[in-house]
Amino acid sequence: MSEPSEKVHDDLGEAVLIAMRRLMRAVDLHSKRLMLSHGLTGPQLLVLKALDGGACAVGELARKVRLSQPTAAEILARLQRRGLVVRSRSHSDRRCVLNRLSASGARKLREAPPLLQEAFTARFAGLAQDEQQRLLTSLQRLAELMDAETLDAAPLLSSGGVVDGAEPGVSEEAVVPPVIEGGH
Amino acid sequence: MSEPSEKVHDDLGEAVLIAMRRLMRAVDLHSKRLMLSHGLTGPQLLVLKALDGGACAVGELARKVRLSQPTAAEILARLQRRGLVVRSRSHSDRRCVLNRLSASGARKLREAPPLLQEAFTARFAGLAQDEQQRLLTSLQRLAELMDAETLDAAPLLSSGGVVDGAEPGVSEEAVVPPVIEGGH
DNA sequence: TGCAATTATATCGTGTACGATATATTTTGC
DNA sequence: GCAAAATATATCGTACACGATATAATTGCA
Repeated sequence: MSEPSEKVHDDLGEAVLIAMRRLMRAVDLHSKRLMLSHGLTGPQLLVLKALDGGACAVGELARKVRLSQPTAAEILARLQRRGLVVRSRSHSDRRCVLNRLSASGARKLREAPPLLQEAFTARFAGLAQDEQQRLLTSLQRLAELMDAETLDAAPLLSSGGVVDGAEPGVSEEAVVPPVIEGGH
Repeated sequence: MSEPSEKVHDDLGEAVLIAMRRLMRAVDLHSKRLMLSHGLTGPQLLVLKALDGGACAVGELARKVRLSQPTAAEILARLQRRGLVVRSRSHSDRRCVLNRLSASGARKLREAPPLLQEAFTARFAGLAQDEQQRLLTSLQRLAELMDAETLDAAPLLSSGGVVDGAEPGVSEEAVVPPVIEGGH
């Protein structure tokens, strides 16, 4: 299959940029297929997973899943409209909006993994372990090269895996104060 | 550095999906920075480059740059509004819209590469050749795994591959018939 | 010739993603 | 105690990306 069209010549840099675009598109299509098969896109699934460990504020969640605050807010709003997430203001700090999985959101999340396993993940799992590791390492390497550019002048402090840990820390202000309207 | 990767255990599949998302975001930010630095996003630059070889129709161009027809049309419309691309109907086949670089579009394209070189590409070029090759190969491998999913139910007819190739065949109807309005 | 099938593009709706900026709330400094 | 600074979220505008579908033009076949 080895892509005949991509003239590799000597400019690997450009070839990599193109390959990344292609991969992005494939991931996007994967996400859209996910949406069709069980009603959740990749990012939505990611956000639900992040919320599985306990309620959390918008900004905090954005950092966890490595999205900007507006993007995270948008996805949360969509999930709220579908009743998968419940949002409420913290009463200890009324600036914050706490996001929690609703019962149906939690159910949906439980149903998702097997479906996610179906295609790409299964195929990937079929590769040799060291091949899997190599692909993962390459991705992370490239992401670092790109991020370096992004964080050029940034503090560098950040880090912290997307996985976060357990950290249930639902804290007690998640006691479901008045629910926020979903109006736009 | 090297991603703490808390829970690598055996679920590399999920880790890869996350790493891909991270890379996508980095590429997107790169593109936005490109826009700030010289007014063209990554996809716009890609489209201009594809047009550099000669005029071509929307669908043809979409296949070349591996985008869907609506996406390609959208980007072309944007480029037209900025006067970087000229669109006109072919008079031999009035269904087709031929897209050509305008003078300023061509100029912009000539000015772009050095700027593109600045950050990521330069950093990438600093890696060892075999490292570069390995990263590229990994990306292509992953894209294939993803694409396989996409093309799952596709005809698969072409045993020879989709290829597309160069296909200059601009043919002579690129003689600039009445320009199409840019109205939306 | 004439109408159906095909092909090409355009348009609509949805979703992701961001920066900039507006708004609400807390915290801090005086 | 209260205005200014800091923080958190919401909103707006832009761009990308797609599938579905509408529209226009050509081709093929009866």
